[in-house]
Amino acid sequence: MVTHDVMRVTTSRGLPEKRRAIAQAARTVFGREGFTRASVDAIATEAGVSKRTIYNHYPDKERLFLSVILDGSASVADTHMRIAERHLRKILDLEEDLIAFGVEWASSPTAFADHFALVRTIQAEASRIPPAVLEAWQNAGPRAFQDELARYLRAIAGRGLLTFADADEAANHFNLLTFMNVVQKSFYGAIPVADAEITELVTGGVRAFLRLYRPESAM
Amino acid sequence: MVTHDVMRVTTSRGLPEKRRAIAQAARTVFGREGFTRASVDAIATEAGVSKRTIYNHYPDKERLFLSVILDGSASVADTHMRIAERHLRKILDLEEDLIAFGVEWASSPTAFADHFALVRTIQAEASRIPPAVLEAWQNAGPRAFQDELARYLRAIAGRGLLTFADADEAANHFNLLTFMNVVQKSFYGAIPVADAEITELVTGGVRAFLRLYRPESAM
DNA sequence: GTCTATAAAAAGATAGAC
DNA sequence: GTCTATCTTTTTATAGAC
Repeated sequence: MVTHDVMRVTTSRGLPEKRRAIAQAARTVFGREGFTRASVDAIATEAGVSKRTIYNHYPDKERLFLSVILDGSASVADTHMRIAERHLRKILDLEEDLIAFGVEWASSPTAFADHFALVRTIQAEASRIPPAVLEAWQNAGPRAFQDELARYLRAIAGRGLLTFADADEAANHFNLLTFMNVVQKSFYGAIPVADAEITELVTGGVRAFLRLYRPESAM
Repeated sequence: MVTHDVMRVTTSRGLPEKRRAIAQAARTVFGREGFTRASVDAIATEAGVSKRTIYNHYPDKERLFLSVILDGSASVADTHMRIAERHLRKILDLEEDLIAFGVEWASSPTAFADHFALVRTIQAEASRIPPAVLEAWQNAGPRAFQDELARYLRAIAGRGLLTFADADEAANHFNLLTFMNVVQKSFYGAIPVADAEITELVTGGVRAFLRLYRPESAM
């Protein structure tokens, strides 16, 4: 049953290029227009294929959207993981490193505007998205990254630089005090926020976080 | 110039009832469907008026939407102010009162699902809403309430139960650690969150808040 | 599998009678 | 001011040739 053409799916020969072009175009157009406003025509034009080709690959507009947000979720989590690794793998000065990490993390919604426009659309349409899909999206994206953040915090605590009973709660509080702090002000990147203000908000958040979780001995 | 029929606008005689019915229906339908998906037809049906009547009161669909979100913003802020007054005017046990306040506040998105569905739509469409309108919305709603919260915290600090340099930052951190904590999990009320979990999240947030801002003497 | 052309439905906005 | 009926455009989805 298992044959030797397993790689057919990821192989690039005719089909996958178009499919990838469609997915990429859908991400762009859905991000720019939102789900309802985005027309399949516009996606087809953006992808450089005919509308019929889209319907050959996806049963309908809704399934195309769902496919796009699940891919996007993993992609964003990936970007965030690389940012975390760059700043949190080796800690030199904890406050400095956390601020640098937080600033870059919190800047990603403006840097990847299309991606986060999609996130806003997901939130707006949340009540119309099947709960199972919504959960899959959370697991592949935000939750996966929060778990990763908790792992870094645990490692840092292992070196005696932080102390907490619940690493997940600490990661959650870090997320709220830095990332969500900026995200709330910027409408998930829809409204530009000056870099200086991002730095200020994140710095305040990191200092609060450290007041919460830095051990007495390190103060 | 100022004549004696100033009240004409708010007087109820023919015109205002329909207008109010339209506004109410628009709030419901926009909240349920989002801006683009909501049809003027559906709003007319919900309001029990003809579509033409809507166009007699509002120049187009967009202006109707803007009018609705500005009204809604003030209305939500009002509700939140009443919740705050009930719990924060007289403090008996600070932790208890803050938790009770936070729980009720953070529960409002599920309690007023239509209102917060509108908020999600605003966020999703943020990049297409005129910046001036968006700012007016923030000022009438979220920002107004955050200012009010800062006032309560200042009063509490005046009694020696809290200490901080910047009441606005403290209010912001309280908002993040309690309200946003729940809101993020529930997609602004789109996904139901069990009361027990709301209580748990808010309790953790309030305890963190108190570790941040409770004076040494009160611990 | 991909394209052009088209069907079928929906939605924003308006005309004209009352 | 309000209603019914209608115009016009847009959009999802499909038919049929290659």
